[in-house]
Amino acid sequence: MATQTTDLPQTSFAVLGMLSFQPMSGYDLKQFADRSIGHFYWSPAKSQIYAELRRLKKAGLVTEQHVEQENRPDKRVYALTPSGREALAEWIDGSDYEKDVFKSNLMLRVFFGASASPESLISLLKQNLESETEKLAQLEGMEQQCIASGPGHDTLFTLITIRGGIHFARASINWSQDAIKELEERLRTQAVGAPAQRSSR
Amino acid sequence: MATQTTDLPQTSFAVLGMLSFQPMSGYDLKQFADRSIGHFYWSPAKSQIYAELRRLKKAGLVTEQHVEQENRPDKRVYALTPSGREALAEWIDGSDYEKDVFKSNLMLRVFFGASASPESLISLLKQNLESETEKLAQLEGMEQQCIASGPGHDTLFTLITIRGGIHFARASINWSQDAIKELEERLRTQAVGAPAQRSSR
DNA sequence: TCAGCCATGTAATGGGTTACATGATTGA
DNA sequence: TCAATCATGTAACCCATTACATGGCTGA
Repeated sequence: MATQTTDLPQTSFAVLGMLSFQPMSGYDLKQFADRSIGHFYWSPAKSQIYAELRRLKKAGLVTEQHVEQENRPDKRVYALTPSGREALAEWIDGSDYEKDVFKSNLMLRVFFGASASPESLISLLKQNLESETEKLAQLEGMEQQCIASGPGHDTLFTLITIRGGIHFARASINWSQDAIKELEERLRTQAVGAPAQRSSR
Repeated sequence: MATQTTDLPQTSFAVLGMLSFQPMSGYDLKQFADRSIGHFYWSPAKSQIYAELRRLKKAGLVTEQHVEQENRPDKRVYALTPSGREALAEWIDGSDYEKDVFKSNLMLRVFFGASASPESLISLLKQNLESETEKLAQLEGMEQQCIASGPGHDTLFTLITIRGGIHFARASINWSQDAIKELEERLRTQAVGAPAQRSSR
């Protein structure tokens, strides 16, 4: 009853989740998010993190501890309370499954590709190919690192998540390659004549 | 100069893009979005579509035509203007590539899986497996349908987009299967004892 | 008769971003 | 000396959703 933890936004749980690893300041959280959940969820603006921490504190899900430091600004370190831990667990296994809606700007542009030139689509796809290939290499590095750090306790979840990223990066790469091939094919067959012409009207 | 089309949100271009296929009313656009870009981008609320159309009209990118109907409410049909068509093309091939950031709720939950029970993660993953398998079948149906409708003109872009969806659905399926296997493995090895216990603290 | 489609909107709320503001310390 | 790091926050803005409102027609 008291504080209903049910209607908090996803972001709240993302922050609670990060704090489940260790107590952190707002600044720390931003760093941490950039190099963890930023890869498969998103990384909040720092202003939002601070706002979020205030909310969680008010809801009694985290505690705030003022930490004085020498030679650098003081900080406020946040840690989960028991009810914060509970809310997190409840969110993970207590709330219903909902489909991932994934929003691809690139696919949107390709879908409307009839209104542009095939060349520019190919260029976009090639950039995606490059970007995702790099990402894949990065993820595979992380995977090895994770394995090397011992088959221990909680690395399993990190590992599974990284592998998810790897699967999706590969999908993006394969798709880009296929699409480029098909667009180049089209250029070759119906080449010559008015190049960037749009047919309708 | 006049109306700078550069700083419009993505949504504006999504609507312009749909109107590039044919003139439509707000109501039509909602239907159309649900069964096209809704699969790989997202489907706006209807209230937003109407708002968007007002904006595009004010910017001179679409025209509005009042159409009277018998036996059902009148409607306003929107069509691209030449500058609307131009803005769309400019957005597709004139604006820079930017990485797709994909936001997976499921991966977020898995990442924080140490705070929950493996069983519930497995359950979530199985639901995802089912959901994505169904989606895959649907997409493959659309693919065949698209191929059957003639190798014509603009079906190529639709086809490429559908295939993108297929690649990502397969990735999601493969990942889910892998993850389930690994979590079940973990249950088997370290089973017995305190089951839903979280270690830290 | 009653649900559901057709058709368009307003109002309230909230999630999230960017830009602005401050200020000490450290290393190139 | 100058940029970057550490550290926290305010203000303005806007994208987007949900809930509410209206009302005739159609088919089971």
